[in-house]
Amino acid sequence: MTFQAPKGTFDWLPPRSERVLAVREALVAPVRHAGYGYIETPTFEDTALFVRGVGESTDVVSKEMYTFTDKGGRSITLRPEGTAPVMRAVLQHGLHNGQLPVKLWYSGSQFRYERAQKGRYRHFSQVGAEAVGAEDPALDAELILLAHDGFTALGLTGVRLLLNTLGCKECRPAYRAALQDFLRALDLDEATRERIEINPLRVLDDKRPEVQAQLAGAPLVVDHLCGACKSYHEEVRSLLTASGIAYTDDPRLVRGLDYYTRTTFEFVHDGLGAQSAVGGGGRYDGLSEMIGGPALPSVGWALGVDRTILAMEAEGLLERDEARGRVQVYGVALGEQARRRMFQIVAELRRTGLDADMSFGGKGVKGAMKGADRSGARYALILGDRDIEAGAVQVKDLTTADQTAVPLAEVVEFLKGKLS
RNA sequence: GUGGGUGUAGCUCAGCUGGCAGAGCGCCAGGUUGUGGUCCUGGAUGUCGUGGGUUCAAGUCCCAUCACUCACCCCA
Repeated sequence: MTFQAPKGTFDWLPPRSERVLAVREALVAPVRHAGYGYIETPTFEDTALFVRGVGESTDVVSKEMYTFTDKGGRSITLRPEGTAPVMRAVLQHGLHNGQLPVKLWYSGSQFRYERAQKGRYRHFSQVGAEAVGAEDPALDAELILLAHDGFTALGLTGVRLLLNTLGCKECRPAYRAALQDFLRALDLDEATRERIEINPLRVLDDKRPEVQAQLAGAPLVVDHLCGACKSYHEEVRSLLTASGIAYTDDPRLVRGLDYYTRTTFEFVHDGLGAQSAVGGGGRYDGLSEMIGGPALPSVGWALGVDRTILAMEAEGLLERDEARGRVQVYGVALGEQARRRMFQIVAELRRTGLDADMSFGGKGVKGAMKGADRSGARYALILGDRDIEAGAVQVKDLTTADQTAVPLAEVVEFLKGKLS
């Protein structure tokens, strides 16, 4: 009996796994250049942080959390999202007592107990950015712009931006009531009827055609915004337009976490299957207060690393790098004495900054040469007893098959000259 | 939680109305006793997901179960 990865999880394997690192780095590069500082929080938190922050009425909290009791009797939850933990850390350490906004970025695993499907897993990787403690449409626009730049830097052309506003605590209650009145009159299943009472905005997001058909005349947030929300949203839109960022107004765009207010947005890609969001976020002016802090209007986003890679694969952006070699030089040693010598040469090559590997496992020349070929190395070093006697190592250019003897003492310098 | 599809070699899969478990790729070895990528030859690897049932006979039919997968729900 062998083991397999737990249900709903998967492994990234070479060579594709290299992309995980590269994508993560590319997605956060723009925020790192925009004054955002790195924050690392624990993988797990007190369960209550998510219950109060993300909201009891959300599916994430009500049925998707990995919650357990630790040996000290505390209720612990593996983080299902990154924003509440970041806000918790800001409040705990008083980061908001300095100049605002506090700009932070993070990268890490998230956990949600869901039924897996393409692009949706129980363990997934996100990068995120948050700007805490400032109410300024330019901050919303900045974050959207930075996420857009990350996707663009990866060569993605099929990422679309959907934009909406959810109003604030002044105007949302009236809208919510109007929407509930409308929804209650519809013919819906029981689960959806319950949702009307708990979180009516989410009903707008329902994908089922029989539901969508009934939603045609539903009241929209845009028509119920207060003056402040309206002008705020207009400013975000005009800043985006002025920056050349294309977006689609989607008055039905709703997010699944309770803390969102005003600006909400989602980056979607059509090559992913049903889980089309590669990133999403928005403003969460009330979160700090929900978890016991002062008023700290904030905005942020999270981008899915795994989904971004799926999007890149859908656009055919990854194939060309697949064959890229792992190392530049590969050692083939024949016999014990040569093996020891090769071990030293390879170590020295690495110290000078070259990527080098050698044959392990006692293979014959043929097998070792095969290993050299597969390593993607430009040069193979062949060393046997008679080479050691002659004081030279055979350096073979694997692209041309030319082979020359180079004195042992000079081989590192020789390769350095050829390769760097 | 609900529904559909699929489980056969390391990988991708073929296997008809039940009748000796296969191919391609990969892996290993040899051709070439010190030379890869091409070519030729040979080789290894399977409780046919698991358990039960029908049958002279089950990879194939039936039931159950597990896993994977896609979709709903939800979201990155």
